Amino acid sequence: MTTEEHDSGTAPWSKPRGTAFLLSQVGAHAAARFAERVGALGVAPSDVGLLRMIAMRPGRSQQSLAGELGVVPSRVVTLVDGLERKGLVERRRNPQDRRNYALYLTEEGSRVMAGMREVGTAHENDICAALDEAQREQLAALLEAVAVQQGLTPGVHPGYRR
Amino acid sequence: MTTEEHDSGTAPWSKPRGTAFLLSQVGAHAAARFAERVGALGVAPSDVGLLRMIAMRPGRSQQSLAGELGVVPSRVVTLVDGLERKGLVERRRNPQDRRNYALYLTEEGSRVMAGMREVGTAHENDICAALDEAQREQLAALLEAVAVQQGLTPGVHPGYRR
DNA sequence: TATTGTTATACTCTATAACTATA
DNA sequence: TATAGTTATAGAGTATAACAATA
Repeated sequence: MTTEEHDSGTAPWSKPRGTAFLLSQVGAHAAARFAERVGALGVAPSDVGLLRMIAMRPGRSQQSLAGELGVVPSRVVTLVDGLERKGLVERRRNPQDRRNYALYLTEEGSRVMAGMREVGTAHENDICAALDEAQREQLAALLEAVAVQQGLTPGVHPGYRR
Repeated sequence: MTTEEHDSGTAPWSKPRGTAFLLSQVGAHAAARFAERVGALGVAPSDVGLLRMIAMRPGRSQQSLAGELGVVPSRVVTLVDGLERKGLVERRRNPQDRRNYALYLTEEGSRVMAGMREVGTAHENDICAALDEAQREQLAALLEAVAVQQGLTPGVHPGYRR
């Protein structure tokens, strides 16, 4: 991915040798490594998805983010507070309806987003180092099939879901 | 797996469409589903790995578990406290060296372990529902290759690692 | 002194519910 | 009344460090 996983919280495990266990194990590992990488840019994995969503559709409200991510609005407050404090995101009042905010990336926010694309590439190459190009595509295709069948929303990490 | 993942804690995400992101996304989903299933048996995903390790090598000390899981000893205290309170694990003093405990599953603990094997099978079939047998093996082989190259310990979920 | 396990404490993440301002 | 956002609070999970018992 260009930006992606995170860490987890609880502990998932542990029967030695099943496809589902391997998925969880390797997935958690990839998330942890991604967290290390983006951490060097000063953001948490949970910030990454938010930044990306704001970058793709500037002017979004906090409610729309909460809805799409599947988290409670108060959590978005906390996340946006952090991004605003770091100077990556800006809250602008909407003169038409002053109840909601329109969210935008700052210049610094855009710079960080660009950095995250590099991080994503490096991360992808790191995690897939054992596989050649054909195998990577094969793996992606199999994972995609599982993701679709399981009803996962493209680009939305379950780490957000309530 | 026979028993496996868990939930996570933080948020990992979110670049739309990379193999590494898919791994994290599907892995976290598998972990969350596994947590739901074992939750019905009254245990948390973090309990599962511990129970399994005790079942495979009865009489182990808490220190040895901490070392293998890569967690701090005080966390093992908390986990074993919970399992003991639920009547799944027993602490026995070692008369030779009364500093450490030897851990054993109770009968109820063994029953739960048996239940977890069924849970693992159901979970595996659920997660891999989109794939036929050949594809499942293909996916497992690719994941195994990644796991080995990334230095993951077989059967040990990164959710424990400090 | 070194080792095993425990306790006390604190920190992070996240949800719930009550609240403010605006509509 | 209804909606966007905020605050206050609480709970889960986990780490650190000091501690007790035993060796």
